[in-house]
Amino acid sequence: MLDRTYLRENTDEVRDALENRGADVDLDEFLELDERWRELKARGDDLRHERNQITKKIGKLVADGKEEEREEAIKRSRELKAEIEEVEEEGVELEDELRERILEIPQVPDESVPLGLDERHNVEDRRWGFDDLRELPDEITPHYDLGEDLDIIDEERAAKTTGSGFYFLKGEGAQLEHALIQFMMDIHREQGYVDVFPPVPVKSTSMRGTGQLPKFADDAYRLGGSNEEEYDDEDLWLCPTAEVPVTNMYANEILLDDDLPLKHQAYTPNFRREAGEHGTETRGIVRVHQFNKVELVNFVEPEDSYDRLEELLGEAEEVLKRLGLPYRILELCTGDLTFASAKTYDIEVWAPGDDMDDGPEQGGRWLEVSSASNFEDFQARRAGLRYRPERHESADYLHTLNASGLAIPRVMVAILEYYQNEDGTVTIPEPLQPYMGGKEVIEGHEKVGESALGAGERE
RNA sequence: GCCAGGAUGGCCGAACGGUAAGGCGCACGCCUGGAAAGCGUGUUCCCUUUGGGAUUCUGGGUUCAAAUCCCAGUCCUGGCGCCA
Repeated sequence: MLDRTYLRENTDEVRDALENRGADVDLDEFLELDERWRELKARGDDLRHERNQITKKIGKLVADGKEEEREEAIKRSRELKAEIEEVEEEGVELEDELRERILEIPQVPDESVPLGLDERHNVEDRRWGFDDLRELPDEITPHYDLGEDLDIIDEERAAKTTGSGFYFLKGEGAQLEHALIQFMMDIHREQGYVDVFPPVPVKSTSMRGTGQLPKFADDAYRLGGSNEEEYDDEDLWLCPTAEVPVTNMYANEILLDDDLPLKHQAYTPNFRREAGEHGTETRGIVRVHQFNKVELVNFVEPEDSYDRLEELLGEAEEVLKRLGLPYRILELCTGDLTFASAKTYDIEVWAPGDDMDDGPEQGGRWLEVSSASNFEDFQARRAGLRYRPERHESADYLHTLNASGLAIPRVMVAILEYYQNEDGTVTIPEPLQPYMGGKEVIEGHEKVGESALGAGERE
């Protein structure tokens, strides 16, 4: 959320920012409402002032026993009460309207963010790991086929128990999932992160604090009600990213100067509806309704946030470096920034299994595994996250940042495809082996049930 | 889920229906050779800032006037119940 005074005083800058984002917000109408509200506010304040004077006088008149003057004053006070009600009623309406509307105005991008309409204008900063690639099979089996062959990913049965867009991991697949989580969290612990294991359902107020609501209700899973219905502050949603519970855990608090920078990591399941996304690009476990992710959330002093963003990016990258997975870093352009972000870097891992048009020369495709964003005080203002700067009287909004560290399924896709061997097994990256009980290669499992028999996959 | 008690500033904590004490912390100033102590001022938000308004968990109600009385809700604490 932007500051209202800021909107009044920097109208042109905000207008440009909205334009660059391609945001559909009527700023002029907002400012007109604001102007009207300020008029009413001034009138109401004057009337209340008069009434307060009279009320105070009544107290004295009662004490002095001046019956007649008292009656007169009470009469005037009643009149004022009616007037005030009239003026303030409209004032409150406008105030509510303004409060709602300002929630839909997106963050102003940092000046360093490249201009552009959409993902085509994102800027590639650098690549890592392509100079020294491992030897790959001639034909790389995409993870969804391989996962089925090895019987470590089972989408069909998950469709039966839950629905499409969900999957079972089995045996070595499930083991790999747990291993990745522990591996990542160990790395981030080294980097100074304090673990948090948050509650998975979150209230509407939390979703609003980080910017998922009100605009993106359709992307989330709501508990106990349809997404089309009105929701209120206490209604619950399934965590779409640990950013939501973790950022909001200090909502309406004032942190101590000494607490900052505060770095939390949280492993949670994430739930996303992402309605209507089907096709070759989303086959397998690249885009699913439930996935696990280790999230990094930072709370910092405003002057440190851009330095921290660079460091945060490095902390997330470290996971891919240690796994030896090639990747690239993108700087998102203004049109591709998410609602609350002032600046974002994407980390995209290389998954060589499926050739896509926008993939690298070596074939395969890019998979986004993390977005490192600086939200400046946008979320802090919505969620009421403050700190007290040294030598300063009043509390100030702090800055929040976050990055995935990382999204597990897509890393798993990269491992299954990049570490695939000619014989259809998968080599486990060395640093991960201790987390897999010393196992070095994923060899798969014998399939279960008559369906396997019928398909000739069992005798 | 039931019963009882509670929610006041950054923190602690007072307040017969008459317009929010006091303390702590912090900032600034005075005092001092310097510091401590002491003294003074400030320390929520909003507006058109020598001024004014709002604000005692939230929302309603009674009243000329509500932290205070009434109703509803949220959360916390304790007890009981249920329970992996």
